[in-house]
Amino acid sequence: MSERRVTMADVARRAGVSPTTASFALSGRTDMRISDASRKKVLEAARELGYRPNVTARSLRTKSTQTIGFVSDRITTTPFAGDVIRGAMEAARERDNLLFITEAGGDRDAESSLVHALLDRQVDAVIYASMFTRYVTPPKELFGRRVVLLNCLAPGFDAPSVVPDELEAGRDAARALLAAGHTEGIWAIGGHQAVPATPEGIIAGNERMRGLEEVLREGGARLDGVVECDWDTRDGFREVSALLAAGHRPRALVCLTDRVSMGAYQALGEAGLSVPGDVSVVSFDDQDIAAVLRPALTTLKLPHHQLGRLAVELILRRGPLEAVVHRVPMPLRERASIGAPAAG
Amino acid sequence: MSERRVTMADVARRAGVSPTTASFALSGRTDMRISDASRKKVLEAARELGYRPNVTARSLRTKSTQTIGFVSDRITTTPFAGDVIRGAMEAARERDNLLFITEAGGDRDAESSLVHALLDRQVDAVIYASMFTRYVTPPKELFGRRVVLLNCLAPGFDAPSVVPDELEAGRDAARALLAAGHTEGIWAIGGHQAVPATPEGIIAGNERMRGLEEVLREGGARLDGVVECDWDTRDGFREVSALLAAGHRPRALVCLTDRVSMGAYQALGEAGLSVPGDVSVVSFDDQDIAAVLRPALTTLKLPHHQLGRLAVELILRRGPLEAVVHRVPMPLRERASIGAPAAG
DNA sequence: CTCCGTTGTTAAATCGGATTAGCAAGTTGC
DNA sequence: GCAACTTGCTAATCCGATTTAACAACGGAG
Repeated sequence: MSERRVTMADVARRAGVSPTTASFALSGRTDMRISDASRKKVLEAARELGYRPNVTARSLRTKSTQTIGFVSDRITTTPFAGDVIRGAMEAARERDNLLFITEAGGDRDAESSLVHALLDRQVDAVIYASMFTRYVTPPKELFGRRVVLLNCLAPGFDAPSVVPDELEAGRDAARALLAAGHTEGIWAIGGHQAVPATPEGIIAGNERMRGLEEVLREGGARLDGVVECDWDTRDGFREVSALLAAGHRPRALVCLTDRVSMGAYQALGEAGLSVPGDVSVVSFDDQDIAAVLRPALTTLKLPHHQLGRLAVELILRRGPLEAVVHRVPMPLRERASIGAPAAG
Repeated sequence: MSERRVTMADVARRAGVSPTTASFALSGRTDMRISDASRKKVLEAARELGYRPNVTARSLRTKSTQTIGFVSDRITTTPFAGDVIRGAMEAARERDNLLFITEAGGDRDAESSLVHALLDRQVDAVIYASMFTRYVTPPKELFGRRVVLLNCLAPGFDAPSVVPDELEAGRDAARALLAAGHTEGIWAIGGHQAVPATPEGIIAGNERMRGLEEVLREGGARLDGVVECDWDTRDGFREVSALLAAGHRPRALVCLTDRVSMGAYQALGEAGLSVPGDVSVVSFDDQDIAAVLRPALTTLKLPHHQLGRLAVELILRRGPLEAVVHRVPMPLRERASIGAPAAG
């Protein structure tokens, strides 16, 4: 990419010292004795010439590229992506690291090929990420490497995992409902565990429901029913419409994702029921639509940004990585979809 | 990252030839004469040892890292991000390249710092991207470098731009309305040019409106009015509500983004008007919500994926980059929000 | 039989830094 | 006054490839 860069040799020449001295002066190492005078001359020369070290060259010798690879199944799809990457990137930048972002689209061969491409570039570590919290088996190329699992779990694979605290989120959803006075007429839409077509739900769905039921029970409240459905708007609409058509009159809906909530809103709207006047809704994820639905949706936020940030922070800590599961809290975004229970 | 890699020297040793011969055999160059026997031995040895070249080391000599930097103001926000990056990444992978993804958050200093970090790693080229089509002034560090501008324009900066063909999209929106029989009662929401608070609109908004008005005029149709507003759901709701409250009864709304459309849907719904029975809606962007709104929204898709792909393809073409503006078509996603005009 | 041109291969230099080993000059100790 | 340390710096190597220059071995021409 054009025009010769200033090298360390240039700096040394201008400062009137050897490249060795320049190297030590610039790296600021104290184990090699450099006089203050020399150090100052070198730093001065470097500044004047606008010297910047060639990271590629340095890596060859030091083995550290200050670069992290990020492999995910899919970065597009809504619930994940941008925020995770941004969080990871910010944390990386704070320590002068950069991220290679890649996506394998769920294809095992593509995944292996990408990991190779990353290793060929000598990345210091790899973040292996999934868009949905689930169990994974990382490609064999990653065995024995410095790896952090992001939003996924791999029993038997020796690496830390960073995942949202879904269990506690389920509890918080229940607490929010109890606090508003709801004790009956509560339905969960999109639980108990997701249908096979939605493997994304196997962990998140289970844990959210487990936390929800636990706290409702403790609070003396009852879950009137659980409707299983795919975690999308269409299914949410269909199932809630069916529920209403069957004569049920829920006072509160716990929708397992915002997409399902949006479908629920549509169904309630078409049935002439208002939120939260007739029916309260509490949800999970806090996607973009949550804030712009009318009324705005109260939901438990998936901590994408924190997830990405923590993954990188773990990697950049000195020493070996421990195979621990880190659970990141999902904060409650209180908006306008929960109200007092409608009069019986 | 652990365990010594197999080097070319290892391969040469096993094949019983010099590193030089191994290098030529592996790179498959024909300008240096290597016997078929030697070539075969080397390839065989490489395969047996699972040799993979160290891209970092190679780069030092060849100056080419097979790596592209991607700098954007923000990768999170909805309308952009994921798809662009995915398109760029796919195109890069097809030619054995990888992408450094970075985001400066609109901060000039951060931007410079990121560009430096990229150049320090010897990227072969940089994609300078904006989330909204707009005019930009790239940081001075990029002058004279191999750069492609993505979704932005920088007059005077010697680099190609890749942008959506907003003008033609505006024309297509008009054509879709005309085809359904609309000739009056047409309102544009979110045009003519965006308010100062929404700089994102200055290019997209202008061109969409220009194309729209041009074709409506040619088709003998009339634009009853243009409502300026921010390009978000809240403003869309507010402005369309106000429009209806003022006694207007539009037959068709051209919303300048899907977010505005969503607000329009909410306002129409609360006023008891149906889409497309009472009012047709045509929109721009094709964000995720477009497909799940009820009725599904007919909209002109922002070709994010193609944008990213083309940017990388331009970079990977041999030879210097020409400062040309490449306009990528915005395909019409016909769904269910346009119908015949309501009876007068 | 010598000279010259191919052919196939390798030694050595290079890329831009980091690191190891060693070398002068100045200090201290006795 | 001389050995033993320090201090401050540099020559030489190394990292893992690519690339240039040069060198044997062989065949054909004269």
